[in-house]
Amino acid sequence: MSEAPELVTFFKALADANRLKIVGLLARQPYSVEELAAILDLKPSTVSHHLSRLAEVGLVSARAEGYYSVYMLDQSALEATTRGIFSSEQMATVVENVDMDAYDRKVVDDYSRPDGSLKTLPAQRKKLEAVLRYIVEAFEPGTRYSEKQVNEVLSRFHEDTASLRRELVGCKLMGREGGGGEYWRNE
Amino acid sequence: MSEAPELVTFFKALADANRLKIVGLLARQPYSVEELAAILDLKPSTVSHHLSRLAEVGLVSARAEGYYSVYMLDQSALEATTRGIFSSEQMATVVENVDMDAYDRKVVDDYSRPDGSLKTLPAQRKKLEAVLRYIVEAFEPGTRYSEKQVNEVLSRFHEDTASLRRELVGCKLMGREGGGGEYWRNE
DNA sequence: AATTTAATTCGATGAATATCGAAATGGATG
DNA sequence: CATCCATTTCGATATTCATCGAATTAAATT
Repeated sequence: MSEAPELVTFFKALADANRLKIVGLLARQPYSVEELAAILDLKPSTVSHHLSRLAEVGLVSARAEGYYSVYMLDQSALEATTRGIFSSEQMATVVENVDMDAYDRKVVDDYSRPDGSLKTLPAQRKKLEAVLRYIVEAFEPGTRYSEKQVNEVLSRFHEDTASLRRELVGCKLMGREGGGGEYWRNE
Repeated sequence: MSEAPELVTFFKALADANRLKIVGLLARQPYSVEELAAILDLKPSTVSHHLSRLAEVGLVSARAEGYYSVYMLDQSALEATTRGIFSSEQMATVVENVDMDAYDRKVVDDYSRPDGSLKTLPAQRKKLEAVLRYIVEAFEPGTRYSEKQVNEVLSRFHEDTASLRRELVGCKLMGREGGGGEYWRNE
């Protein structure tokens, strides 16, 4: 019946000492705003604000009773949410819109000159591999290249084509046939 | 083996969109600060800050690897904490230092004059009962009082001693013997 | 040892928010 | 229907905190 409450909203709702106390109190019995305010030494308006944040994520609900609106904890919602907090679906949702390839792009960008050539080859393994994954895209999948053609392409990136060739094959980004001249882009 | 991290600290650690994303990413594989910074489009110093807050509550830990310090999620800590979050012990701890009787005291205070007498008798049931719980303490447990003695005591609080007497008995705060004259404080 | 590189710490800044008081709302009561 | 009372809403304020840049630390490679 309701929208999908962002996981972070749920945590924010509980990331306050007084709101946690409210949950703890309501776990024992229902209370009116006025009572909670007295117990927590806060003004009613403040407690009302806290309760509305807890209600936002479905943790508490109010029932009118005489003059008062009596709040109670939704025990089942609490348990249901708790159980699913770190499920793989939740985790997947959280990282849903993150840009996994941003690191590779940043590395390539850091090492590239405006004309697309590389200032140097990264010394760090991890960064070198990021650059190699970028370079290999300059080759067509399913095409066979002679060593000369490979060097031709690689020279656009860096003069040390021999190192690039060796690393590309070493990382299995490219394959090589026999002792000799045939290369291709893997996968 | 470690200190008790306040529950609120745990929630605060997760009450941030970027920290949640970090947890989600580390649930898949370890990452260095630099990589997380690139993926989340944040500066390394910011990511370092987030990681230290997560480490504070034991959710992540770092391992040195070459130049990098590679962070990983402590899956077992995550599950352990999640399981115990809303246990009754946790809830008890949260409300450990709250003043449960503050509401009664506030009501009594609101209705009391400096000399200890009551301005009026509360019309609201809930508040009247708070006042009655206060008044009944003026009687000794285990002692028998005549109606005259009861009125004597009650008159210090309010002139309408008849109503007070009736309500005290009605709420079972005091007991009465037979049709006549004996009263005592209950429990 | 000197240099490079990543991580951390520190100080500052801007945004989010807990809290309050005052005013508005909305039921219940007489 | 007028009043009362608890609650809620609103505007303002003060605090907390996420973020950044600069400076420092730590570690590893040359």
